[in-house]
Amino acid sequence: MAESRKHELIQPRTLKGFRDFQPREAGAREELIDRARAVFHSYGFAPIDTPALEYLEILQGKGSEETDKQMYQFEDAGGRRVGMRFDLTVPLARFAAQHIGQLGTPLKRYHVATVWRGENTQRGRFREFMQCDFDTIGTDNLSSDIETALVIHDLFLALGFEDFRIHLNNRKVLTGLLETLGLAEHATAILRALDKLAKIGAEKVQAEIVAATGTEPQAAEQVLALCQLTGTNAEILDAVTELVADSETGRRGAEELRRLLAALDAVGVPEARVKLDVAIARGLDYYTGTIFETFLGALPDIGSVCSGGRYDNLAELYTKQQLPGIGASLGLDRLLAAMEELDMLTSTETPAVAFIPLFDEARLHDYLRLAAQLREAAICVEVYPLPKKLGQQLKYADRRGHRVALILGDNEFAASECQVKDLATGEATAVPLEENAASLIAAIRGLVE
RNA sequence: GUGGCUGUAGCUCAGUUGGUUAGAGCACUGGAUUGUGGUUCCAGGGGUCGGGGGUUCGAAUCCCCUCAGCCACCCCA
Repeated sequence: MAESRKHELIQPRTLKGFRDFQPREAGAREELIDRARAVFHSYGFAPIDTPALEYLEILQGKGSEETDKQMYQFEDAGGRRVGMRFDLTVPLARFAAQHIGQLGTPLKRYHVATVWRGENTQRGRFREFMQCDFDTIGTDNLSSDIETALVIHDLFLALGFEDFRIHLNNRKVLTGLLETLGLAEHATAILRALDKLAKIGAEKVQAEIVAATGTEPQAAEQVLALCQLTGTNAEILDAVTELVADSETGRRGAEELRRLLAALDAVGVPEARVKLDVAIARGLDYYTGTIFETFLGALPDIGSVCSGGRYDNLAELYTKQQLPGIGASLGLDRLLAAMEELDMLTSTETPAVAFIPLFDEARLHDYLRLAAQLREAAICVEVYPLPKKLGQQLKYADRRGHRVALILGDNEFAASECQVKDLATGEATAVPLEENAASLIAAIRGLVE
């Protein structure tokens, strides 16, 4: 040992914004993804994957100036300019342009993968993080918008949330209003200001709009009026419809919202979980119709945990084929943080419910054979790898979160039975050992459920 | 990228106006008549005080740089 310490030790550390996941955290994340995946599958969304690295020209200038600056890029060993994906939307656009001919439309896919952004870190904001997107592309029919909302609704139920609210808006409403006010060209700046409404208040937003666009305060006030409507969804919808009556685009937006709300109601989504909210804008300016943001009732401050919307033309930079679509992104990191805070994570350090102490090393083959039988019955089981004292092995099993220990020593083998010990209560019951281990399997299942 | 705050054992922190071998709790490892854990008792391992440089007789304590974390702006998942 002393020999090996002669060299300088390298300080183990991770890059800014990059992090390790310990078993508990990684387990929680995988469980979350598993549940989301089950919901996607239930609607017929199929998985895809794309490379982490793309030709730089594919990624550059696609998100915004900001994402260009934040993109990790370099020259590979073959002299190619490459970039690491900073979201899953741009790769999807490239993917669709390249393969839509074979796949046909509409294409429903989901994509859970790591993305990278070299931006400044903050709590809940990292340089390497995972996105979980699902999209329906190749159709502009409103039924896809409806389905997207239903998927979002089911996602949160599947994750164990009861108290959440999907905020709905339609970009056409605001666009329509801005058209009638002659402010269409300032849409982006105004949206950006509106996004801060909840944070900085109406007065400051109005001031920011006036400052950014040089428009009259009255016009800014009208924009704000649209965003500050209160009441039931039906009341807000009526008021919105009236405010945008002069604009063809605005009227269509209001109509789409009306149909969307009606459909969700018809399917049985509780009104309390849906909120017509004309103030949500999403920073991104590529959305053109329906917009979603989702907030947790218990933790509204962490922001939207599932956002998305409709876009007119996903892949126009890569193909002449018009590909409208709609999709949303589940905020895995935020959700994980929220679930941690709300104590909703059940993940333990071990995925194995059962634990077999290596009590008598001479019996290793028996232990391994038994473990194999349990695994065949879909019971995850770990055999301790060294013959320590039983007490120490049980301590290990307890710490790791195993639910049941199967104790098998000379006495048990002689009596042809197995001690099934519930690690939560400490109670042990003797179960007969059989050729097919049926009683044992039943006993473990009985304890675990 | 800009501004502010922070950084002592795996974790949470103590370390007085700079002064001798840097501490505690929890965790970890081993033990308490060698077949039963989560309680107790005993012992032990583990820190060049984030890293580097400077001031000083002497620095965890003061200064500079750097790295990392947190907060705000920005933007967003």
